[in-house]
Parts: sequence; C-alpha cells; structure tokens
Amino acid sequence: MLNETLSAAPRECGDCPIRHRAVCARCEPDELTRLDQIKYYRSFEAGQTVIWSGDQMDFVGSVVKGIATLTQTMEDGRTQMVGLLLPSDFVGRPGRASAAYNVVATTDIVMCCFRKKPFEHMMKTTPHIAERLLEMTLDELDAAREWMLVLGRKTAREKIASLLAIIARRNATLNLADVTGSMVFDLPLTREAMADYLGLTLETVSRQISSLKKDGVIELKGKRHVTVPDFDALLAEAGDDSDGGMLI
Amino acid sequence: MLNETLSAAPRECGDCPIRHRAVCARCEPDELTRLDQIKYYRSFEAGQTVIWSGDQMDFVGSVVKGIATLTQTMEDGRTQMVGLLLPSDFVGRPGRASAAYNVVATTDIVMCCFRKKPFEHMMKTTPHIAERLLEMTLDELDAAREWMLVLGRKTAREKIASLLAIIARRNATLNLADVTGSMVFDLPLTREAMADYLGLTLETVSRQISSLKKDGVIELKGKRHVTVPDFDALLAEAGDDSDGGMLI
DNA sequence: CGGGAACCTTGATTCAGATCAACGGAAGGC
DNA sequence: GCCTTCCGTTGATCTGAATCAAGGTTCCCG
Repeated sequence: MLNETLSAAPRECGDCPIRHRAVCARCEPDELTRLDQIKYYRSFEAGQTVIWSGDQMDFVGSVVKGIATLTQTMEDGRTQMVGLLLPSDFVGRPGRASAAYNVVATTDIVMCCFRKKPFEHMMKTTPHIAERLLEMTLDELDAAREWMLVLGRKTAREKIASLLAIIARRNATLNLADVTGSMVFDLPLTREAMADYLGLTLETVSRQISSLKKDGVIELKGKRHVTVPDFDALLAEAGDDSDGGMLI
Repeated sequence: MLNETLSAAPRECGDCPIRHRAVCARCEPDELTRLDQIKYYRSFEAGQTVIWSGDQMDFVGSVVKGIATLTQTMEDGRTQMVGLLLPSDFVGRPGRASAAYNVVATTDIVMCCFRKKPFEHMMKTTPHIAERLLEMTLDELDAAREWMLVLGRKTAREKIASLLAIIARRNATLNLADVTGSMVFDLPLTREAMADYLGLTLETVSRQISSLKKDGVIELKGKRHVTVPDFDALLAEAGDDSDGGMLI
C-alpha cells in the first residue's frame, strides 16, 4: 500500500474538469501559468490514506477526481467524519505545518497538489486565490454548521434522509439534472462510512435504509444504487424545510 | 424589546479591547481610519435576538464585549447551537444578503458593526482585512469540526467535560492565567443553552454536571461558578488527548 | 471450483439519554 | 410580604439506538 501511482490525470489547467470551481477558479491566464509551475498530480487508490492527522504537510491541493473523506479519531477508535471531499474541494490549510485530520481516499482519486511554500507566497501576491479560498472556506463552514444540526438534533432516520438528500442534490448539481423529479445515483460510501458521517453505528444505518426503502421513500438496486422517486418526500423525512433550499 | 440602546462602548479603534484579535487586527493606521468611517456601535441586552435567520443583513461586525450564540432551529423547535461568539468573533458573511442563523445575545453585548456594502468594498481593496478574515474563518471551521466529533461520538459526560474544558481554556487565555493548575470561571450559559450546544436535554446536562461535581472533577459555588482543581483530569473526562493541545 | 474477506442485513437484548413529573431556590415586581 | 417567573435539580419511566450475535451476498484469489 501507499504506492502512489503517478499515472493518470495530468492535463493542462485549460481543460481541467474543476477549473471553474476549485481554488484556482478566479485566476487569470497568467496566474494559472504561475500555478502550473508549482503544481503536480498525485493519484491514490480507494482505501489509501492520503494524509495522517498530525503528519507534516508540505503541500495543499484540490481533489480533481473521486471522493475522499476527512475524519477525526479518538484514542479508543471512535471515528467521526468531519468532511466529505468531492472534486474541486480543497485540502490542507495554508499557514499550518501539520495536518489536523485524516484524509482517506474513498474511491480512486486524483489530486492536484501545490507545494505549500510557493502556494502561500502566491496567496499573498494574487488576491484571486485568497479570495476564492475565503469563499470556499465560508461555504465549508456553513456545511459544517448544517451538519452540526444533523448530528446534534436529528433522529437516525432523519440523519440518513439528510445524507441521501445531500448526495442526491450534489449529484444533480454536477450532472445538471433537474432537482425536482426522480433522482438516481450511486452511494459513494460504505454503510460504515455513512455511520461515521452520521454519528451512528453501521447496523443502525442499515436498518434505517431498509426502513426508508420499505416505506417507498427510496428504491434500491443492489446495495449502492439509489432512486429517489420524490425528492420533496425525502426532504420531509430529513426534517428540512420543503424548500430544501439553503442559501443563494 | 428590541430596543437597541446605542449607549456604552464607542471608543477609538486605538484602545479597542479587540483591536489585535478581530477582523481589523492586521490593519495599518490608515486602513483603520477608513474602517472607522463605516463603523458604528450597537448594544443589545441579554436575551435579545440580534439577527433572525433569513433576515436581510445590511451589516457585518465583531463582538466587542459580552457573549452571543449562533443557533439553527428546525420547524418543530429543536435547536442546535452552531457557534459561540466571544469578543473579537466576526458576525455575518460578506457577499451574502440574508442571515443563515439566529444570533442571540447571551449577556449584554456590544458590537462593532460595519455597513456591508462599504465593508465588502474595503475587503477588495485592503488585503489585510480579507487575509485576517480567512484566518479567522479557518479557525472557526476547525472549531466546528472539533465540535462535530463532540456531537457525533461523545457521551453526555464527555460532552459536558468538553464544554467545560473549552470555556476554561478560553478564560485562561483571555486572563493570561496558566493552563495547568486550578482554574476558576463563571459559566456564561444556562443549562438549556449548554444542552443546545451539546445536543442534549437540559435535564441530562444538569445530571452530568452533578455527577462531575460528585466525582470531584469540578467544584461548584452556586449554579454558575466553577472551579476545576485538575485540568488534566477534566481533559481525561472529555476523552481528549491529555496534551489537550489542538494545533499550533 | 472452494475458501476467504469485505460488505451488508436482520434479530434479540441492553442501556444511555429522553421524557414526564415534581419540587426548590433566587430574583424581580407590586 | 407575597406572587410569579426563571432557572436548576432530582426521581421514575420509557425508548431509540447501541451492542451482541448470526447469517447472507458478492467478489476476488488460488
């Protein structure tokens, strides 16, 4: 393990799939050129740990392809996922020497990494990067706070429905589908990972998924392929305002 | 109610108590002068709601004095505190029109407010503000993620101990006391507010505080005045690494 | 093809924390 | 002084999710 295959992925920024959503989204062509000089791609296989909490970090970067998780662990092994990293999400904290969380690849992933020192320097000199990073960080803070409500106050069934709603909505956004009719997607997480996200046990996750299926809120093909016939019904199960909306 | 007394507080930035920790911390004298022109103070009494979730926000600002809470509420009334705002903490999100959370004054508070439009303009032109705001937002994100572990995976007793540890540590930091020996502080929150922070009921909060007291982890004088004879013991109860440490 | 190893489901039982309920003390108003 | 209100404590009971336990499915590997 830990064999970081340097295969796959490398392309020009110009046709990068996350060009307009990642930390570089606002960069001008000349800024992109400079970023290009300090960037490199790394690939990790599903299951690999990308970064261990406490490790020295000599890079920051963006997830280009695949899904990774951000987790925190207690000494006795209790684990809480504190973030789900999707393409375009940023990893690492400029100005900090060591990692605060574990980053684990859930699927095969490709990351676009920047050497930390030069990146920090570029942040100081090109406001477009810091600007975009601030915006992304504020979004993540909102997401974390929304999740605090889920963790602190929702029932197991509501937690599952909330997670499914988030994944469904995000998939719809990425695929430009409509967010009203029926939605179809694959769960990117095992039952255990869902449990770690939701502060539940994997047994409870399994039971609640079965229950939502029995009640027709979702349909399952295999263990991972989900169809949501009525998204509003799912939102109702999640205890969310039917507008589901969030912010502008 | 909602009578915002404009009394108290107004001072020069120069002798502002949060001058070196707030969003303006990195500003040069001339930048401070410009901030001065768009700032105004507002006071709120304990119990007053400063901002309702969904309301139009025409200002952002910093807590100068006192304590406020950031809460999220479900239609059926379940509420989760998602942030505790102390002096120097920032309120509001540049670039967003309406508030995402309720802000409630827990004690009498004084806020230093900036009209939103001019503040947003200043952010674009004076990197020192955006820089500092990014740093503060990253800190808040870390705090939110630490709290996700508390909410998702800790027992009621550990939750209480975690909250007490946070308050104790913060008090020590503000008062420049040593973070090792015995610590004394007043709880700034009611049992109900603690419950909303921790995702518990107020009865459970009360029971767990009684239990920690019975076991000598804390001492109580009245209902709010707490003495922690051995901070490491408290950290152990919180399930934290004994280094208690966090990041640099 | 057989044997593991992940991953998932379902059942039985237990238990931590919620809920329901009663009461005590302190502060403020009249 | 008395009444009310807010805040907090404690007890009894209930319940949702954890825990303990047994199997099932799928997929990979030899």
